[in-house]
Amino acid sequence: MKQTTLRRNPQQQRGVTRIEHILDAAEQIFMEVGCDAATTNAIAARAHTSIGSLYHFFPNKEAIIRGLTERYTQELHTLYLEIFRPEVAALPLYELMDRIIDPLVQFDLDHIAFKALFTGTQASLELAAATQAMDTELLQRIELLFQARLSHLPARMRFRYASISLRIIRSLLAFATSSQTLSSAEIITELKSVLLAYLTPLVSHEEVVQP
Amino acid sequence: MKQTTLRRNPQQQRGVTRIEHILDAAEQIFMEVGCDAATTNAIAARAHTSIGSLYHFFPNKEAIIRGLTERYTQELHTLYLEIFRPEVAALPLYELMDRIIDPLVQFDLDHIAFKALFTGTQASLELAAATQAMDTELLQRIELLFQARLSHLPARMRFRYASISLRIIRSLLAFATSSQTLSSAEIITELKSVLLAYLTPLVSHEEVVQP
Amino acid sequence: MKQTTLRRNPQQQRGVTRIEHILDAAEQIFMEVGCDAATTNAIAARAHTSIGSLYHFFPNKEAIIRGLTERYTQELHTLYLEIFRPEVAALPLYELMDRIIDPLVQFDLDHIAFKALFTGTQASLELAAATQAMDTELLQRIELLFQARLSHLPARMRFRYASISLRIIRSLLAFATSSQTLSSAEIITELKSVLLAYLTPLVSHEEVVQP
Amino acid sequence: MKQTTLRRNPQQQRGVTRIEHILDAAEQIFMEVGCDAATTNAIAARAHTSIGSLYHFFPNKEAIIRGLTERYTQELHTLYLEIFRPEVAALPLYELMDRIIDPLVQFDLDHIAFKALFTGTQASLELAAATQAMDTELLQRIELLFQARLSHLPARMRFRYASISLRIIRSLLAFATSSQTLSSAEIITELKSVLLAYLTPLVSHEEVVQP
DNA sequence: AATGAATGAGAATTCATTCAT
DNA sequence: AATGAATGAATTCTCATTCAT
Repeated sequence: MKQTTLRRNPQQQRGVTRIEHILDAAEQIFMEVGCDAATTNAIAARAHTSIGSLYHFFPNKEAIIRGLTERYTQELHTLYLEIFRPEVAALPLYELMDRIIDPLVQFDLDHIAFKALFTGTQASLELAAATQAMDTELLQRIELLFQARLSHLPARMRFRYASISLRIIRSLLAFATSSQTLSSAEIITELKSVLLAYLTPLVSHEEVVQP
Repeated sequence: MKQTTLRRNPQQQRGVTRIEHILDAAEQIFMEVGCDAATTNAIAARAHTSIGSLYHFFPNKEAIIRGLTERYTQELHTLYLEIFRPEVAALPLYELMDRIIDPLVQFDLDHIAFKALFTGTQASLELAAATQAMDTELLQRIELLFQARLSHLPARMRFRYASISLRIIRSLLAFATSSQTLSSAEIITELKSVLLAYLTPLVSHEEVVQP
Repeated sequence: MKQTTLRRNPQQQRGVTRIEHILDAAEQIFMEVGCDAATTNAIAARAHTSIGSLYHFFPNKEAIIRGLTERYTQELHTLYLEIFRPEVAALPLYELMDRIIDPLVQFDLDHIAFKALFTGTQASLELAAATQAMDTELLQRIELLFQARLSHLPARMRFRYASISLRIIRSLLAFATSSQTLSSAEIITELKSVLLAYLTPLVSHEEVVQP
Repeated sequence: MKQTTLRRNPQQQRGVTRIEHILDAAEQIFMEVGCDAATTNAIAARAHTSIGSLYHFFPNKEAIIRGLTERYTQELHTLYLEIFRPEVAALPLYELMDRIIDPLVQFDLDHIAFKALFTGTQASLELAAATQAMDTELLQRIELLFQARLSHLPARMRFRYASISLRIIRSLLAFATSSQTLSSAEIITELKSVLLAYLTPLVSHEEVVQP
C-alpha cells in the first residue's frame, strides 16, 4: 500500500520551505519534460537538495504529484469561495458571467504551468480525480446559482444546463490561454456570448439589459 | 536523428498483416496503461509476435505511435471527405448540424480507444501535431461553409466563429463519449442547441424553420 | 561446433561471384565500422543480396571473417613464392633487401583496407592465427636465406636474427603505410638502413658494396 | 553528445574506492574477452558492485574505457618524468639505452593486461588517441636527447631518427612481452643492439666505449 | 536532518541466425 | 537459389527507492 501523504509533518520551518522548494522544482520539471519523464533525482537537483532529502519528505514520486495537486486544488477552492459570494446570485446574467469567468481566466493565466504539465499517466490519474473534484465543486456552485434563478425548471434540467455550461467554460478557457490565432480577449468575449445565447432563453422572464 | 516512418516497407503480405496487428495491439495497450508506461515488449506480446519482428518494421517506439496516429488521421480525413460534400452547403442550419455532428459522434464512438489513450509525453507531441492538423482541416471546412452562408461578414469574423464552434464541438463531443452523468444523446442535443443559439443570430436572414 | 568453412561449395558461376561480392562488402564494412560492429545484415545489403543468401553461403559471421582471411592469406602466400625465388639467396645484402622489402611494401599498400579493419575480437583471434601463420612462413623463408649466408652461426642465433628482423620489417612497414609525418619512401629507406646496420656485422666477410 | 568523463565526482571515500574497483574489473574483463565483447554487467559483477553503481559513476561504457586509458596514461607520463631526467642527456649511448629501455620494459611487464586488452572498436579509437599522445610525448623527449647530441644534424633528420627509433622500440618491446619463442632478455638485448647499430654512426664523433 | 552512494528490476533496442514462401 | 520475415537472448542504460555515513 502506497503512502499517500507526507512521510512526516515537518517539525521545523526549514522543512516547510524545503517542501515548497521541492514542489516548485517538480512543477518546473514536470512542465519541461512531462510527468513520466521527470525523475525524482532531477527534481531534487532542481530544488537544490539531495535525493535523500526529497524522500525524507515525500514517500514516493506519486506523493510529489499529489502534493502539487493539493496545492493547486487548495488555491482553486479559495478562488471559488471568493467568486461565489451570496450577492452574485442576484446579479443579471451578463454581469454574473463577468464575475465568474473573469477570475477563472485570471486563475488559469496564473497557473498555465500547472495545466500544461499534466500529461503523464501518473499525473493524469491523480489530476483527473482532483480536477474532477474541483469541477464537481464548480458544477454544484453553478447549479446553486441556477436553482435560485431557474427554480421553475426541473432539477434534472438545471443539472444538464450547468454541466454543459461548465464544459463550454472549461474548453474555451483552455483555448483562451493557448490559442495562437485568436486573442484571449476575443475568445473570452465569445465564451460569454455563447453562454448568453444558450442560457438567455431560459431566463427570458428576467429583464435582461445588456449595456 | 530518429527514424520516423516504417523501418522498411513490407515486401510480403505477411508483413502488412503483422504491421496492422502490431498497431492494434499498441492501441489496446496504450489505452490500458498509457503511452509512456506501455512497453514495446508488451505490445509485441499482445500482437502475438516477437519483439524482434516489431523492431523489424518499426525502428522505435515513437514510430509505433506515429503509425497509429497516421492510421487514425487517415480515417478521419476520409470521414471529412464524406461529410463535407458540396450539397451540404445549401442545407438549413439545423440539418447541416445533424449532417456534420452525427458522423463525428459516431467516429468518436468508434475510436474511443484512440482518444482515450493519448496521455504520455511522446504521444502528446505526436498527437498534438496530428490533431492540430486534423482540426485545422476541419476548421477550414467549417470556414468554407460559413463563407457560403455568411458572405456578408468579414473573413476575420467568420474565422472566429468557426474556431469557437470547433472548440465547442470538440469539447462536447468528448463529453458525450465520456460522461457518466448525462447520456450521450442528451449532450449531443445540447451541443446542437448551443451552436444554433450561437450561430442563428448570424444567419437570421435565412428562413430558419425548425421542425 | 561451429562450421568453419563454406556451407556448400557453389554449384554455379553465380554462386562464386556472389561469394566474392559478399567478401568485398564485408571488407568494406569491416573497415568502416570495425569487425564487431559490422552486422551480417549490413554486409548482405552492401553486397546487394539478402541476408538469407548470405547465410546460404556462409554458415555464420565467423565464416565470413575466415573467408576474408583466407583470401588474403592466399594472396600473401603467392607473393612469398614470387619473392623467395632460389636466385635471391645469392644476392648481396642490400639488393636482397630491395627484392624482399619493396614487394612487401607494395602488397601492404594494395591491402591497406585489410590491415586497417581487423580490430574486433572475433577478427583478432581469426587474424592473429592467420597472420601468425603467414609470418611464420615469412620467418622460415628468412631463416632459410640466413642459413645460406650465415652458415657459420648456430641455428639458434640465426633464428633470433630472423625473428628480430621480421619484427622490425613488420613494424616499419606498418609505419610506412600509416605515417602522417614521414613519407613512406623515407621510412622504407630507413628500414633498409636499420637492417643493414643490424645485419652487416654478421655478414662482414661478404664483400658488401653499396652503390 | 556522449559524456566523456565521470558522471559525477565522488564525494565520499567509498566512491573513490568503488571507481578504482570498477576500473580494475574492467581491465580484467577487457583482457579476457576483448573490449566490445565485455559487458557492463560483467564488469559490475567482477567489481562486486551493482550495475546501477557502475552507471552512478560512469555515464556509459565508453567512459569506462576512457577512465582506464586515463589511468594508464597518467602512470606512463609519470614514468617518462622519471626516465628523462636532465642528467641522462650526457650519458654515453649504450648507457642511455639502458636508462630508457629497461624502465619501459618493466612498465610494459607491469601493464601487460592493459596492452593486451585493447582490441575492440571503441577502445581502439580511444586508445589510438591516448597512445598517439603518449608516444608523441616520448618522441619529443627522444628528439630532445638527439638535439643535445646530434646538434650538427638538421632538425628534420633528427625527427626522422627519433621516429624510427621509437617505432623499433615499441615493436620490440611488444615482442619482448609476448614472444613464445625468444626470451624477453634476448629480445631486449637485440633491441639495444639494433638501436646502437642504427644510431652509432651518427654519433661516431663521440667516444663510444662499450664495456 | 542531510547527503549521496547503492541497488536491481525493467525498458528499449540490436543482431546473429532460422525458416517460410 | 533467393528473399525477407521471424525469433529472442543479450546488451546498454534508467530511475524509483533504500541505506550507510
